[in-house]
Amino acid sequence: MKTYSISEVAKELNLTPYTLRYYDKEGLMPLVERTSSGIRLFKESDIAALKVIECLKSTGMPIKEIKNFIDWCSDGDSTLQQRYDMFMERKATVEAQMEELKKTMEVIEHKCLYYKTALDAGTEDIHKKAKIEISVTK
Amino acid sequence: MKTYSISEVAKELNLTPYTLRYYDKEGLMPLVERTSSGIRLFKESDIAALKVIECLKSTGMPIKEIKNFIDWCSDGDSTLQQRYDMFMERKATVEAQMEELKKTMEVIEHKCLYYKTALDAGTEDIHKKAKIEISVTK
DNA sequence: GCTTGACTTAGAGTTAACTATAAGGATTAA
DNA sequence: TTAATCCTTATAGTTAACTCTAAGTCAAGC
Repeated sequence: MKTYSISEVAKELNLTPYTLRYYDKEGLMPLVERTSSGIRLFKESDIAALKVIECLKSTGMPIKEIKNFIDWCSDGDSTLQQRYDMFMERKATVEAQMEELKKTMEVIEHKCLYYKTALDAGTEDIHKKAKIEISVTK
Repeated sequence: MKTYSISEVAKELNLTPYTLRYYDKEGLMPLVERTSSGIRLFKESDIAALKVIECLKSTGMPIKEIKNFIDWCSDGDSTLQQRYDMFMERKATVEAQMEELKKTMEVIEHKCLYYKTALDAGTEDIHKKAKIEISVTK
């Protein structure tokens, strides 16, 4: 079975060997095998596990909580409920983040339009004047 | 015109007075008026500006870059192009973040299903066994 | 007059997640 | 055999964005 060195894995995941050793130290990678001389041999399954970790990180989950999950994985079937609950909670978090991003996007798009109009007019005053026009013509 | 104290504004925006003073120090709020004794008087328009700042922050924009934008605002119409470009770039950033979140969501939802199945079966082995079944029955 | 909340400058502390260096050793490929 | 890459422990530095304390002042409301 093909294995990968720490720097190969780092390159693939856009991390550094420092970061991977740091994850290891923090207990995020308990399953990685070693040569007799201690060099890490990453299997595809280890890389897949790291991708899940990166996924959890991208939801804003702190490393210490990710470690809990890794520990639950080692503990076997008795922790299935916790792991299910955790992913359901993550799902809710990501849904909330999506909602937030949508609102952010609305503001940004509004600003894009605002500045497009101002740019076409050559001045930001166009937006202030618009209101005056309305009150005058009303 | 109604004005608000620093702690009223902080409460409204879910920040602290410390944070608002920090923003001020970093040049993010150049327009806030003061009493003769130096106390900040926030207008509705200042709160609106702070909401835009919070919006930019939520896109991951660092405070130093937000300061550039604030400076451009003070510089008037000559910076309209920069400001437009900035918001267009933010738009692209947020779109990319949405794509990322979608991918993240797919992984999370897959994991939810995985653990739901395992939980119903009482063991994670159900997923390993499934593959064996296929190869046996094939 | 006293409390509350505002202000200032200056600087220290916090947190998370890296990121790096030192010092020493082992292994592997050209 | 030499360079590159891996390992360790231990420790220190970095960065961003706060977060707080100290020490002293000021002003409004009860």
